[in-house]
Amino acid sequence: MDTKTETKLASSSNFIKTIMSEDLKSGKTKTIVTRFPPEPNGYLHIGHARAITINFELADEFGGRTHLRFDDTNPTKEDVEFVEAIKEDIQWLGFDWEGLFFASDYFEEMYERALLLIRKGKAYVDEQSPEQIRETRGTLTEPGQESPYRNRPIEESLDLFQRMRSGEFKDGEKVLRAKIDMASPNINLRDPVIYRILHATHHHTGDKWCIYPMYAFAHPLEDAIEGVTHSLCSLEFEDQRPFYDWVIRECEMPNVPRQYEFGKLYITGAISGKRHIRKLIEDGVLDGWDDPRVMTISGMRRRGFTPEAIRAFIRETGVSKSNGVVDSRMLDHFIREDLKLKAPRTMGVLRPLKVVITNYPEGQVEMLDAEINAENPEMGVRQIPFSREIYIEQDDFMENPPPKYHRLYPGNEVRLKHAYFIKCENVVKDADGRVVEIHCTYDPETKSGSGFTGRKVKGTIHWVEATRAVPAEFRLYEPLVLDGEVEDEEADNGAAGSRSINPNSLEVLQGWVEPEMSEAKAHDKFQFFRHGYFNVDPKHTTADKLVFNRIVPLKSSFELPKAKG
RNA sequence: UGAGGAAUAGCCAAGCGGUAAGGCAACGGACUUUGACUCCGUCAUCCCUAGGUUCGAAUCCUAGUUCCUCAGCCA
Repeated sequence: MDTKTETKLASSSNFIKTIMSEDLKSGKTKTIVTRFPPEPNGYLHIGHARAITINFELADEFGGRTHLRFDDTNPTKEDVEFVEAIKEDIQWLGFDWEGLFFASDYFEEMYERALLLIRKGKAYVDEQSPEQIRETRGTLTEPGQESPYRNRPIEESLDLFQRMRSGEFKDGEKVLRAKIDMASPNINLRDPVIYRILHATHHHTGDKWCIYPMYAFAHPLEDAIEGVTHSLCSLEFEDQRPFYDWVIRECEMPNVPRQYEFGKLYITGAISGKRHIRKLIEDGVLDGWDDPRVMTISGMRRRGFTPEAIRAFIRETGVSKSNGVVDSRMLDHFIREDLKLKAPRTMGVLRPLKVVITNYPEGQVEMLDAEINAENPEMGVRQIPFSREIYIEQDDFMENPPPKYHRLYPGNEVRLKHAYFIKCENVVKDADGRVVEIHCTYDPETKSGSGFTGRKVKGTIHWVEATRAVPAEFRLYEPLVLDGEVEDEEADNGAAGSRSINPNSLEVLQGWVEPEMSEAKAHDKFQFFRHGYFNVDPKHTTADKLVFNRIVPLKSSFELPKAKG
């Protein structure tokens, strides 16, 4: 982390930071301990990246620590496959956890705490069906009704719960419920189920258990067992906090963690929801969970986003108690800022137009010096070939240009970046009248670096020498969702296709790049002059085919008119 | 109509009784061998509304308004 970043971090403030420093000051806690508790049931996305960054950076700022804990209390939905992927993603983001835990390692202790609850008369085994339990829970405005098993003898619940563990009953036959208040205005306190029977093989504990604790019961215990001080989660868990505190208190946990909730932050045009992505993969829109258009960590990595940029973005957008939607251009900004000094500059022509420089000697090739990054001179200089034939961008030539167009057009002179001034003398068209080639002349006196000051040109365009150019594929991405619409994430129950998917979210182009790009490797990042930042795609790039993902385009205050010359 | 939350610029977001930080976006201008970058400037007399307390209110009080979350043996 550089000094500038640290200054920013220290100067920005949020309510959790305030709470933490007060807790430290009052002596309520000596060390800040946070945790990132993913369920290993899918891939991490930008929302997780935010939770990770918030937890790790907050603890780090106060000299505390952060645990990585897999919240694996539901064997029917989880898999080891995801634990390794999740660990990789966290490390790629740049964080190291102090302590790797599994909620399933606490099953024995959780079971003991449940027994304690029963003995205290604070929990009972209910034999109602799931339907009955739902029907008697009441509604938002009406109280629930007590289960007929609610006041059964403690000994009976104790016996039944132990037999639930030993496998005597089938899934769904019985549950353990906390005994609180069926008339509570907070539905979470109407005798919530805390243990259910699940005859399933757990990826971590195998067949040792056939009863599993529910999240609401397990989570506070996990936090308490690990000595977590500040348990951060999102806003929708606010209603759960009274039960969280109830569990800690009634289970007589010596450590008392506190839960704090913060708002989610959506990004315009982004998609990260599991169901939604799965549907788009099935529909053939996306090529996998790491498709560069999708906001999974692996997708962002393949796209070429950097951990530094993602972290800076998260830091700058902040943490608050309200949900929000941030413009995706803010993320773009931090990508550009991070890559500005890191990415080598190079030239690539995405939509080629052949240019013949008629007064340049045939067969001659000269090598020109080109800075690798003018904003970071330490990166040095490369050599690029120049000859009679080059490719330029189709957009950089117009036969009938609009006003203020200062690129190439008949009779106009422009500068070729790192090379010479060229002047358009003639236009070659095919039978349909389309421009297929243009003829120019160059002025040897105007060579870059020669100190020529005789005259000025308004435009500088990029190019690639035609005979030594390396073919390359460019993949240009646009937001998956149109008009700044925001993904409804988990709410999209199968109706994932209801939002309008941008039909032009991917554009594939075949063009040319500089010769030395043939050595580029997966994940190398470049700025193609006047285009934007690109990442060498790790999935489609092969020994003889280069594929570049556009990470983010350069900003532009110039709009090309629709009608082309 | 129950409970719990949130409302500060187009978008994030500080602010915690002393007179509205910062970032993104936008818009001017300078510079420019990237129509980029950089630099300079503009961008809330006002903080959901209405009252009240106070010398002084985005901050305190009262009454409203709008939005979000909750009725899985998911997390």
